Amino acid sequence: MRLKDLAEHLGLSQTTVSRALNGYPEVNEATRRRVAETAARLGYRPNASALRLATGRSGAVGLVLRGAEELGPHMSEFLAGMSGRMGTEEIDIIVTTVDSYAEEVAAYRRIAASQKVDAIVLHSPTLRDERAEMLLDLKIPFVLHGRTNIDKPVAWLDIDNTGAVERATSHLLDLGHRRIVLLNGLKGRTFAEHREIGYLAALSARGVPFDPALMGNSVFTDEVAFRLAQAMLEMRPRPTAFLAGSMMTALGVFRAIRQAGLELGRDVSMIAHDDVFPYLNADNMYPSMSTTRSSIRQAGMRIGELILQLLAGKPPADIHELWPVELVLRESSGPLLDTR
Amino acid sequence: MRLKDLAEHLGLSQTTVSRALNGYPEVNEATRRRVAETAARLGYRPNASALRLATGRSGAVGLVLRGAEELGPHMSEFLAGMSGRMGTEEIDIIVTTVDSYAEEVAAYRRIAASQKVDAIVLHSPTLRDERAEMLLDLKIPFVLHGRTNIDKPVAWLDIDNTGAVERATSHLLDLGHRRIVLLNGLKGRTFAEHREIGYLAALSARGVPFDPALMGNSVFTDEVAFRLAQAMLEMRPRPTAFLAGSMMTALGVFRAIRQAGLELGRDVSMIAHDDVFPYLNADNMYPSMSTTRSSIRQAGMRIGELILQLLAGKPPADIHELWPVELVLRESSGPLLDTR
DNA sequence: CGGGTTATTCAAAGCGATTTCAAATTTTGA
DNA sequence: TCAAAATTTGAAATCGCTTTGAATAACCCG
Repeated sequence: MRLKDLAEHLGLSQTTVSRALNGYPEVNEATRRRVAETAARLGYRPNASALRLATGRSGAVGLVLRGAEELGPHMSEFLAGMSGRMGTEEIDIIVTTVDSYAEEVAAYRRIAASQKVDAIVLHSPTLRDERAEMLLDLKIPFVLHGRTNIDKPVAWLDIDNTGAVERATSHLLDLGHRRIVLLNGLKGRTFAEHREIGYLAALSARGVPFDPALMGNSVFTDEVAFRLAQAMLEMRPRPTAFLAGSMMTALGVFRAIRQAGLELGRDVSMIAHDDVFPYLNADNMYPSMSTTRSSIRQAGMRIGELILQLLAGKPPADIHELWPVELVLRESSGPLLDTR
Repeated sequence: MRLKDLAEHLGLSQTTVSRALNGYPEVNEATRRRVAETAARLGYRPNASALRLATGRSGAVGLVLRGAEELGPHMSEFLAGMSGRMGTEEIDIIVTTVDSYAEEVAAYRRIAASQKVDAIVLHSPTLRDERAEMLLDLKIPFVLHGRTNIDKPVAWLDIDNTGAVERATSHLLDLGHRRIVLLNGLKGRTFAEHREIGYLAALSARGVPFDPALMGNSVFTDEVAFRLAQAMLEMRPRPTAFLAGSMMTALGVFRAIRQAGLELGRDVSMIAHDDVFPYLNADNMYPSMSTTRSSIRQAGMRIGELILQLLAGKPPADIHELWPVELVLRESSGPLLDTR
């Protein structure tokens, strides 16, 4: 069923039918109703490719992922949020996976040249992200999830990682802890650097010296966290508190604590960063987990919204959002027991 | 940079340039090289929309997800696999999320009418899946991840859920367990029904009566599993073994076991189904987890491949794959201790 | 040397929508 | 009543590619 067929069926021109369906004012109200009704009855939908070619808009946004490492639980939650927002606008999300940084760069060039998408969501930025520079050069609109230090105006949404970790660290210090482990993300990633800044700021505000041995940088998996935590728990004096970068990390640390014969919330405290996974609830853990919380799904939704604003012409320089992070105290964090 | 520009730049017709780039035989080898070299140098890429309109192929496959519940860790792993395979063919994956079954059905109609995709991946089927019937009616090629009992030929790939659970159950029975809990997926879903069949078959083969109180049907989240397991551990006599439907479920059961003051692998055994998440390794758990294992990422990859075969003309009736599931025994499952 | 292949190139007609520009009809107002 | 304005419709151009059918150039062989 093409527009042409529909038009013939109605005894009208393609022009009029097209206008009627797209809400142009210069079409008789009775005609419009007749067209709309018939189109609905016959299940007509414009051919996506033709529409895109004619309008020059692709009606899609792109998301490029380095498959193995990036398409994990964080990304799927984010995607769920973004997709929810875009779905109502009939914009679809094109997911491309690549295996390396070089491939990722190539993918952006390909996407730009072939005009596959109207905009891109850039994520997991480094402090000076070359991909952002490149997308600017390619003149393809994008919203960054996170932040990067480049001079040109970039639309972004980020959470206050520095503030979150600073507060969590300060809280642990208030409870008497002095040997606090920070299990952070990979070096170079903006969010990890920001968290480190918060951690160091809290320590220095209390005059507690920084011990590099108490800091780990790694991906957020149960397994790596377990190994790191295990090693750290063997140190003497032993660390008494952990800041876990994600809930996956928290699971690994938890395991290490238990294996060391210690009890979480009593012998060792932990505050984890919670991106809010529906299938892994901090409140229902045993003991329940203290967290710095910020819904990554919400962020995805909002970024969808920002993309729409960007496409509607809002300048990137006006699109900056820094979200606060809540500190939710539960059973896993408690006062330091007698220091021995 | 359009084809026309490139052609003018080369002093050739669009026809010749197009043919040269698409590998048609009737173009002089020297010309082809010149075209290819220039196109690469200028970074020419055909406009995706134009190409799609001209060829009638959209170069995309669709995946419709009921957002909140379905876009979880399983789906993202699956997506990673599929996307990896499709990426090398320059076919992109369009992810659409919907909020309800009705919306899902509407989404398929929309997608079909607008010819947005060349094929669809259908997942999480029920025993008699109406969506499959509908996609057949709409004449849109699709591969089913899982199985459904409809008469017409449907391309599918599934794992042997029945066999997996039957073996796991039999193994636990061999170890002396008699009160074995099955934490299964939602009623009606094919995989859950298949698992139940395997469970019942194993029980009946040993003449062990089936106790409905030992079976739970729910989504696979840590939280729900915790509650179910907690309730079941209060039964007397207490169940001595659990079959957990997923790793998330296993985490919840684990928590309930610990909270009840019991020890996994000694007081209570567990075998979990492992879809192989890179961030949650059964081998590295403590104690390590016995599993029925099948990589959902591999399945995604393979389904990508099957889609390509389907698009190449292979009849759906010839596309059926049933994958065996390994039983990997580790520390979480052990012999029944003295029955008291 | 000339007719018949073969190899190579091109002009133009699609693909299915939107949109410009013009035409036909109706309404308005003096 | 009639010219001007407003309303409503339509023919044809356009988006950037592929592909058909035709044309030209080069080659072959008796």
